[in-house]
Amino acid sequence: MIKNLVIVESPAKAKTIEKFLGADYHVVSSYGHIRDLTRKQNGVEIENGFNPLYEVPADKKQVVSDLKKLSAKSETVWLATDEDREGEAISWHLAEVLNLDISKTKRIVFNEITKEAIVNAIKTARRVDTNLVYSQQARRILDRLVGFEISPVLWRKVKSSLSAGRVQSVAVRLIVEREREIDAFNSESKFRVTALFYTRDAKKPIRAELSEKFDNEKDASSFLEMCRDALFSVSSLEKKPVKKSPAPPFTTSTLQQEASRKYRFSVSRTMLVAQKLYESGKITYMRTDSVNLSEQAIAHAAQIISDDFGKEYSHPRRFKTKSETAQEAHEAIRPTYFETKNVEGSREEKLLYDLIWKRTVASQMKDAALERTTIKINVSTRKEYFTAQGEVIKFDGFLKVYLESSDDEDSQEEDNEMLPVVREGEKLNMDHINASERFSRPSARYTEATLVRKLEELGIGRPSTYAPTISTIQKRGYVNKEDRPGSERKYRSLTLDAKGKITAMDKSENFGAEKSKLFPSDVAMLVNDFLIQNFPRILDFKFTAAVEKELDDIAQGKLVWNEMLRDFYEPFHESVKETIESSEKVKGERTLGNDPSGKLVTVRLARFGPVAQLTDPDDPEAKPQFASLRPGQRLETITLAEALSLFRLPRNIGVFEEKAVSISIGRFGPYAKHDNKFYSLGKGHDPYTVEIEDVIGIIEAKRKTELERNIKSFEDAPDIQVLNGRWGPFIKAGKENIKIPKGKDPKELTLDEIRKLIAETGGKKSPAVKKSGGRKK
DNA sequence: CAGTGAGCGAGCTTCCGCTTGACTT
Repeated sequence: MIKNLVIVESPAKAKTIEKFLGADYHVVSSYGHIRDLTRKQNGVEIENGFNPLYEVPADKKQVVSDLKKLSAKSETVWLATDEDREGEAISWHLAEVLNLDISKTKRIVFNEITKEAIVNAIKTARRVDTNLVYSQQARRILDRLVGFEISPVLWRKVKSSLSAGRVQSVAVRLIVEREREIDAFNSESKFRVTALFYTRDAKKPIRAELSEKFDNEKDASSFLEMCRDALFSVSSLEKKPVKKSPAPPFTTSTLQQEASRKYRFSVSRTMLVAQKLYESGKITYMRTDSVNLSEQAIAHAAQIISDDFGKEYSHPRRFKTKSETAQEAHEAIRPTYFETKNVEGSREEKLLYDLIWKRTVASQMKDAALERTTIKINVSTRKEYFTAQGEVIKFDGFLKVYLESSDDEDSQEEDNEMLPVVREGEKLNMDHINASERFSRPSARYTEATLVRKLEELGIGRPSTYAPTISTIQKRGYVNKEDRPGSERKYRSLTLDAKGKITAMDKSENFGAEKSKLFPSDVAMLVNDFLIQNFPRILDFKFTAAVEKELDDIAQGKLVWNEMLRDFYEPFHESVKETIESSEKVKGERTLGNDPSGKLVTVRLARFGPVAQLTDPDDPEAKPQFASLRPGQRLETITLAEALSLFRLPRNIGVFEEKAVSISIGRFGPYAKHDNKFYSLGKGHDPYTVEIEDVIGIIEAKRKTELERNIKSFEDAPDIQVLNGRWGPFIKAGKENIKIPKGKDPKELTLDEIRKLIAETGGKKSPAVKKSGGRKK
């Protein structure tokens, strides 16, 4: 017999709580939800008042049967799932599935894992809140109806296996609209004027920027002309105290953003590493929307800060969440023990823990006090003036441990260098003035982390779904995370030096380079337009917020759950029916023009992706020619010239050793094909212009490296070889590749030494990083 | 690894939110 059985959602939580509760309590976990809607009939009997059909999924059968056995021999069962809509529903499903006796079942909640909170929860036990459960049920059914009614429409009208949903479709919409915004953006340039001055006695320079920017080179140039004989003087001097406050402790979303900015972690990597830290008891729960810290944590932080930095640095703070949809079932993400400053584990675990520690501790520290000095510098011959800004830290406060990063990748570091002491009216010596052409930039493409932030702002998705949503829209082929090289751009730069000489120069810069940004596919654009056209309500950024409002009303007993569903479903289902009946198949076809011989050039979405097509209008029977669009090319924006160049490949460029050599572009870039062998052209050669001589060189070079590939082999052990690979020599033993220790000549290796190396490294498999390259099949 | 594209039809795909391992490369 068990006196008290406590059921929580997470096994790590169960372990922690068991320690607080003592011998009379047995704590176990449900591993999240234990039941879900069935897949048949979409899991909902619509005609029967939206009656849900639940089943225990295969991977939960074991958990449920274990819990059944335990609960049957327990005196009291305490349902201690999370204090939110989903947690309440899990408790209800547990009560149903385990057949719990109401009189022996108690619902308890605590949103921080401290002994005090748990003891208090037990004192204030209650029953399962049915209205909150109805609210979850309505949420679940609505999502099922939206997803399982719209997705099949996409299969019929666009492409098989696509998907739509309340969350993912809006995520895709954000990315599509951002891409179009960038397409439509017209960059304008202005001349920004910066200058370097010196005071008469000081060695320290003053960097200043002009109050105005000039529209064109002529105006910039005439300004510089007039500066030639101008006098520069300090017209005003202003000192202002400025305060900086620390950011609140981490939530899931802010942790994902910061880890992305500071360490370039993907959101799924961040969650994986955080999970490890949580499971080993280093941090609190990592899926949370709360910025709350327990009173105990606040007190501990104050203690650590006073000990480490001095009492004057401590400033206990209680943060309030700004989000209206936050459910705050957990604390913010924080270190379990502040005295643990470093953790054992992988490099990534160390980094992430360090970030969490610093962020949390900084949030409990005093504001930083700065003094900002602004100097205005007059130009005697012009009305424009220069300003220079400097900052001095008077009290560093929280800056001692942590400063949040900014999303703006190339924001110029704020000029917070110290300024020399100047007085009003003082004359300054001009060292040089530069006017450089600067271009305006469109909004930045989303990264995984900035997309999460946007979704959170819109109240769409939950901490547990941010990472999975991002992987879903990539898996469906709507979005690709890509790097783009950017391109060269010329700009003008005029400089006036101290001797009065003006030099004009053409300079160039790289712009538009992208790293790990989310790009929409052609399918995403077509699906998005189709959905906005036919299901505008679902795609509305405010749809989720409106649903949340109604779910709140259900939770408060002000609205009946299936009436809410009926009001939503009737018009929704109408639009599904209407779309199936009246809407055309989406092909995204565009006619670009004609090729020199008069053939019609079109692009469209075909079975294997976007293609360009050449059709002979005089001979409709002739088979059209096809060519796939290259990565980065899009149906919407491809030009006639770009489409035509796709048909220039494959190119037969000649014969080598009596076999034809042809050039084409494959998944891994341009390649030459000769005698059924493939040779990558690499970056140095343009597939449209490369000649036979170059290709022969490439073929011969590859043959040579293949000859040199085999460094050593052994008669006694045919599956062991020493080879020359892409990254230098290595040992190949069967299917395993083994590194050669530094300082060892690969030619000198003996079989015994190799066997020893195999024994040392064997069994320790390095987890390979999954990478998907290019266009998905 | 390096290439597909007609049209028909069968059979499949799909949602969001709560949790961890168990799989392979």
